[in-house]
Amino acid sequence: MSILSSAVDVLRCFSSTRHDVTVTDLVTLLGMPKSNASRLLRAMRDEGLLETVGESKRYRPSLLLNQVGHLYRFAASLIDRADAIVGRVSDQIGHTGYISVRRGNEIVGVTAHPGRHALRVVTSIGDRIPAFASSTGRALLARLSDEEVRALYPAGFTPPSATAPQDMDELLARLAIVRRAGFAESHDEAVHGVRAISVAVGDPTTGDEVALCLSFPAATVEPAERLAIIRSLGQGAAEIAALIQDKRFIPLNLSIAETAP
Amino acid sequence: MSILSSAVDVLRCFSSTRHDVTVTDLVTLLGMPKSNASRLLRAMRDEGLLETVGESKRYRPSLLLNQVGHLYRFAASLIDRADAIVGRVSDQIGHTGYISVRRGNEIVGVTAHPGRHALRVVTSIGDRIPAFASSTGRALLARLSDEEVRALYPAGFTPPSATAPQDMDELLARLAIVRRAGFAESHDEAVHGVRAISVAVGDPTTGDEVALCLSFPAATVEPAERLAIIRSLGQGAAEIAALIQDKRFIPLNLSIAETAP
DNA sequence: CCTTTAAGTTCCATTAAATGGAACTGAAGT
DNA sequence: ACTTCAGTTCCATTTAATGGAACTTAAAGG
Repeated sequence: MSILSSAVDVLRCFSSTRHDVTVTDLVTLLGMPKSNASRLLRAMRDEGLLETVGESKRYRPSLLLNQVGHLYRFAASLIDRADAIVGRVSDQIGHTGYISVRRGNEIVGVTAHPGRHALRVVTSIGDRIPAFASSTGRALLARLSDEEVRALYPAGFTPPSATAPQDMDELLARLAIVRRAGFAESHDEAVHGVRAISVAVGDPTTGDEVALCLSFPAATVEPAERLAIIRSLGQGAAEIAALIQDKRFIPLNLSIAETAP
Repeated sequence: MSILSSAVDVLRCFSSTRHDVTVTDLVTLLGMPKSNASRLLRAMRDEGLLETVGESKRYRPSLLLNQVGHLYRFAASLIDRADAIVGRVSDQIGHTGYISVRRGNEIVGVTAHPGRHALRVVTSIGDRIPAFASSTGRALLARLSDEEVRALYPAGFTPPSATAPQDMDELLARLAIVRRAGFAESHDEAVHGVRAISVAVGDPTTGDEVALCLSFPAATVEPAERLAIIRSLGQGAAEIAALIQDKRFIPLNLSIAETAP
């Protein structure tokens, strides 16, 4: 195996709950000999991928990674555009907004705008959640054909809550609604008491696809405000879709939004 | 040379003006054989460091790098704390705020909060500017001894503008003022018409040091508002310094702020 | 203070991967 | 159909990575 692969394994060890690693962390997490772990961490630091934390033996991601990672949103300029829209809507409504991408059958948050309200939904960038059981996920899955969706779940899936799709048939039925409505909605799925509304848009030239989402406590949002969120997100996404000529974009169908709960 | 070193060279090719690279880019930028460039980019993509842009032969940083890079601010929790303070002050004052770190004799922006005013200072994350010719840089340099500062400039420096320090003696004289005043100030140095005010704080346990900065158009800020900025930044930094027991922190001396222009 | 254990580093022969020149493929323009 | 340029694959050579064990350091226990 290439040292590159080991280096990436090290990077994958970092998470929102593990901000730095030591030689023994690598030995236990990756099962590598400590001689390797020791040299690898030092090499990565010498090359500038990692930094040592003060004088300790702890290693954390470097400023270089921070800067290069920061470029991602510009390299994938769709993300930057979508983030601007979500930021605007989040500011206007006051609830938490974020944008997510799909990797296989999982959804990863990329940027977030915390809401202004005391009771707000907190999202953590970089965490992975199942695509089928979230509004962002279904907004993105709705851009695929039923066959492609089935292919993502060769072994089916286990619903995390009663309001999530319970099986493939229910998922496909809900995706069909998303395709007609132009937005996806969730209620009590990942987090109890939380609703979320998402729309998806994609860039045909790069193949990138993102979901724009607003998430809020179910109890505090009146039907009129819910419609306002749907309208704002839908219009914002439509602007992007027009700009980048996303032919698969599903325009909003407000009459469905009004009848649905 | 290790492939790790080449991979990092590739990452360093990315910048705010180069969001993706091709095989030939690497050949010209790094002078490597194209056989290497081709395999290296593919290997980095296969390992998850890079992504291909759609179906093209262009490579950009990956989502993984975005996520790991994002952790930097939490791993270096001083940055997160400082960012919260600057965000609060920026919101309150309405002008652009950002935080920076020093790498050798250069300053790198890490996070930014754009101001609300129509005429606002725009900062670009990740760009490097000379430490001696910026308020953030001098706030950080003031934490070093004169000998350490001299050691950073073995060959002296070239002032970028008339209001920047013109030579080492002037720089040291201005750092001495920063050490008494507890804040650093710039005017027309990097950008004409722009003033900036910075304070620095450091974490003794990790060795991290950051500068908190507010930057604004010189023409639109009255003396009273300037004092308010200095007070807010100084108090915010003092909170952090107390929390993390930064013994080298320089408390604000408002009487100097009032006499200086 | 000395002992014990854990954590990290260095050494070395073995094994595996990276290198660069050149030949090859494929696509874009003339 | 020809030319040109970008990118990929091949192969023998060179170079680096590997993992076991010995060694050094640092913290915990008596």
